[in-house]
Amino acid sequence: MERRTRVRFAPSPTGPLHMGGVRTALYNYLYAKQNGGDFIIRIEDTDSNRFVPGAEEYIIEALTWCGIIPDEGVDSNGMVVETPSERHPHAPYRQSQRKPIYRKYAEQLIENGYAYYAFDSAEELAEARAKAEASKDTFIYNQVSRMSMRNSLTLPKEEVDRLLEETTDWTIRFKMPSDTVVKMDDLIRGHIEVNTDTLDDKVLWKRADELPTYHLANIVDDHLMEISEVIRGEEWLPSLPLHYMLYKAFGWEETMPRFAHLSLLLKPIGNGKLSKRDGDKMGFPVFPLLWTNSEGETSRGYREDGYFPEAFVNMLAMLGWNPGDDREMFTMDELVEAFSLDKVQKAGAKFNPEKAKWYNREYLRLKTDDELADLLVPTLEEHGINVVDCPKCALTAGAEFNVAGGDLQKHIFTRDYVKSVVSFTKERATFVADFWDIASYLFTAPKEYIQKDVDKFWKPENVALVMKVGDLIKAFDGDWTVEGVGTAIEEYIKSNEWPIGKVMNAFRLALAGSASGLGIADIVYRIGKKETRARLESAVSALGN
RNA sequence: GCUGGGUUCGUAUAACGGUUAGUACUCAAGAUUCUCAAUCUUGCAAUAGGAGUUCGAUUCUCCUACCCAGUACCA
Repeated sequence: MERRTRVRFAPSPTGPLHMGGVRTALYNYLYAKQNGGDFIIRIEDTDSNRFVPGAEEYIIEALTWCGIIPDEGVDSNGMVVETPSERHPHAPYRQSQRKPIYRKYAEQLIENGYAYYAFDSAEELAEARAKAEASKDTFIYNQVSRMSMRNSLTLPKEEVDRLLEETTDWTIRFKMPSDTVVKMDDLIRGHIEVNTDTLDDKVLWKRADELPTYHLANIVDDHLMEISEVIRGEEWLPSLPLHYMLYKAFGWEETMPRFAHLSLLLKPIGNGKLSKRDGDKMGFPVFPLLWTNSEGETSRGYREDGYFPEAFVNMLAMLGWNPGDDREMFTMDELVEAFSLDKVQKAGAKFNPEKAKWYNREYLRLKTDDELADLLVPTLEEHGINVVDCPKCALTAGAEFNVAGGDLQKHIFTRDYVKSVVSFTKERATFVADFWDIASYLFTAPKEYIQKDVDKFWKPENVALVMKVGDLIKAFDGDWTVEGVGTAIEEYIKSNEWPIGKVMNAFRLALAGSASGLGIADIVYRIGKKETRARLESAVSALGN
């Protein structure tokens, strides 16, 4: 049977999308694209009590950031589609807006004997549960207990009709058959069998808000939207038998989608699934984007923490899936090509924040100097640094550029200067924000000196030698290049048989505020003669000689 | 508790029933460098336990242990 591949990601807007949710969406997307099919977004908002404003927008924005773009369900403005069109034939894609659809399906089940009306109030059910718990038992609404509850199977017809008419807190429950083995197949886990005696009579539809529960809405919409594969989280595995039974009850077995249940993302240390708290506690984001809740509390996001979406997606893809070989770096297109459900791991994957950083470092190195310069400019501006594309315009504004393209006194730099800085420092950075920590002193003089290094290197005998090297630079008339400056300094120190390590470290301390950091020649070349002189003098006046 | 799912170095994972059980991250040491980082080299480190099937089990079966999920008029 030829069937178009159509998969869906169906989040409920009860809060920000968790990174585990992003992974589920990603695997759906990869599967759809690999098979030339459709990736659909459907919003499962059948629980009005748990609706969180902004959550739906967050989900779409997060997926867009990751490059997971739906074919159907969301329009090009990032809005969930409400009215049918050629591209979105199954609109609306919000279950709350599909409300009128579900009731008739629930009643069809009743007519065919697969479901029944239940009139037990929430209080009665709670009481039954409490009672069972008191006798160390668990109350389950099933084939046995249903006969002692208030429902259309136990009440006389007139009473049922009266209650349906006069009350509004009844529900429609699935009538789970007894002692039937449900035989299921999962694309990841293989064959699974469950006896219906262990299952309960799930509520499918609620009269109170006239809304279906997840189970009914899910099956009806997947059927109506012609979903071919359902790829979802492992938390749904226990309800798979019910879903199989529902397809059977509706007579939709022929077009029932195939199922794949993904393992969960686990916390880095200890046991249990990854939760919002872990991120706060261990210092990494669990959400793709920054989220602010109604109390004004924020949760970190990968985007705001400086991760590249490519790195985030690549990292997520490799959590619980592998291509079958040693490759680790994948673009989205390469993932589409390589992905396969049977390489998805059955066991839960512990998330490793270190690996996430490693991925970002790798992707940062893959960026061109131009891209990195563009990304760095805003950070520089926050620190009061001006970057000009056009050196001449800046000159008229009063800048006096050195050879490298910087005016350290006026804090104006050419874009080429920024480019050259990222070019030779990018192998030291994990995030774009790291550049400031690594190279701030190529833009502005150090504001303080690390005391430990001062104690170790800023000694009178070293300072005297540093000043002599300073004089050498002042009088330097060779090629003003990194190599030229570097060779001159080293040869000068070596020919005088001075302790090169001590001199260089003290020199760096004066220029950068720390004994460790970039190469002396790299610094001197960029800041220029004038600034080098100025920093030596500042160091002497601040630290003495 | 019950039902279902799961279990290879610390982490992510590889290995037609036959390998000295491989790779990456992390960590450690060495090389390199004026320092730090990067880089390169080397190293540490695993089949949960027990039966069985088999000439041979990480791989198949069963039992135990542990972990996870579900057990709602939530998804």
